[in-house]
Amino acid sequence: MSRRKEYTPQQLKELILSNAERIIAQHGRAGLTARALAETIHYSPGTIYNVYEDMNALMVDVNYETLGRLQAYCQQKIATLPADFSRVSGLAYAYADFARENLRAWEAIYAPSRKMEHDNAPALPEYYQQRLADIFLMVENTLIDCLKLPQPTASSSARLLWACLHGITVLNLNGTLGLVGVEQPHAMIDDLLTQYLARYL
Amino acid sequence: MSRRKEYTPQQLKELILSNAERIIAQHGRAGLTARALAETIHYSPGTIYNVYEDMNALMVDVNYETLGRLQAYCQQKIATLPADFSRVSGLAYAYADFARENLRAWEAIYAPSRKMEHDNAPALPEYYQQRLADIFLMVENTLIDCLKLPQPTASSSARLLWACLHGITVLNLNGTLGLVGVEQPHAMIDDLLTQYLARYL
DNA sequence: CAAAATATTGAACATTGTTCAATAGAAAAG
DNA sequence: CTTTTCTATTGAACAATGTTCAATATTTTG
Repeated sequence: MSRRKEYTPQQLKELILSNAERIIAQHGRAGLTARALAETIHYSPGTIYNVYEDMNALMVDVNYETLGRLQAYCQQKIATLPADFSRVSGLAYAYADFARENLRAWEAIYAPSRKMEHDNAPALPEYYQQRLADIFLMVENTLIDCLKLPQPTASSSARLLWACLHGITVLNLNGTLGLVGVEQPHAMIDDLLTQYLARYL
Repeated sequence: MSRRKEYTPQQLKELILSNAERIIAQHGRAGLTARALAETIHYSPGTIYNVYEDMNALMVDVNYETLGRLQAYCQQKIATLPADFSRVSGLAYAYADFARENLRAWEAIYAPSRKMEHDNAPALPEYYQQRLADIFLMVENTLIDCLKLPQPTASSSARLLWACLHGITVLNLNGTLGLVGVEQPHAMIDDLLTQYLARYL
């Protein structure tokens, strides 16, 4: 069996990746099984393993794409905002909004690898880490451009704010804070930014 | 088969729970399988299902215990500290330190339920949510006692700081921030607290 | 056209969570 | 003490998972 002319290896990989993304958007990480994915693309489970080392490797690619969409989403959101505090808060809102609008894909980024293998956490590839670094840089530059933070401060503040933003988003989406309402995250973000960045406003 | 005199139902539940905690501490959530647990207590897998609805119900109890230990850990750490800013930062350090020292148990709290069941997120029981509320109250009262925050402010600030703390801890432990060093979390916490709470210092 | 290369398969294996009829042993009844 | 009832415990069985790999169908090459 073979369908050599159907797809180039490249196209096949993209077919697998895009369908994996679609399944995750609909049913979350838990819904992405080798068999379910194989069925949607009309291949057998084994084929997936010819393209990806294992399901985790596929997840890395999926998450990489998600990060890319997150970055694009943020950039698009802040593009029209003036270079002042409103752009900083717009960027922060964008993170929270993206997580809400792409809940299952966003959750998958932080979902632990399924394999137990009693300890090993596989290191993330270079290009993946580079994209993370790019995102941090976006935050850092926004702080510099809009609030005139000095370089070294901007770098550490960007990381801190990103982490806080992440925590706010996680706990709001999983209900730990015991509150509901879509406006809650934005109110918390406002509070964080105005207090933490008070010196620069 | 039966060992009626070996353990009361209560004792058997405690035996299961305590051994589940030990396995998680050693091998993480992924290492806690029904069969592995059954083996350590010299029972069969089926017995676990006579005591707990399913493995997720057991995880809820494990996480409940972890939260209890977290709370006790925090209270013990701040007990000797003066009622000023040092107690606030001591409490924040305690959270980060507990997560590091009890990494696998702490991770398990936020690990998603294994079952896919294409959407349902089982609500956490009342007593579990109560313990979470107690922890928030501890933070809230610390802010009031040490920094004289007014009531309504203290409540929302406690939740915000808790969320930020969580984000800082998550991203540091999973390496997203691309930095190492045990002192990193403490430095970030210092930065967060001194800036966010500047008005009250 | 035959031969070599290769893309694809799908059955098979190990491990999960989970169920439940069967049963071994204790408790109750006689 | 024997018989009956009850119940705690079992462990085989089922479905679903990730993963492997010899077999095979198809293309490419000689």
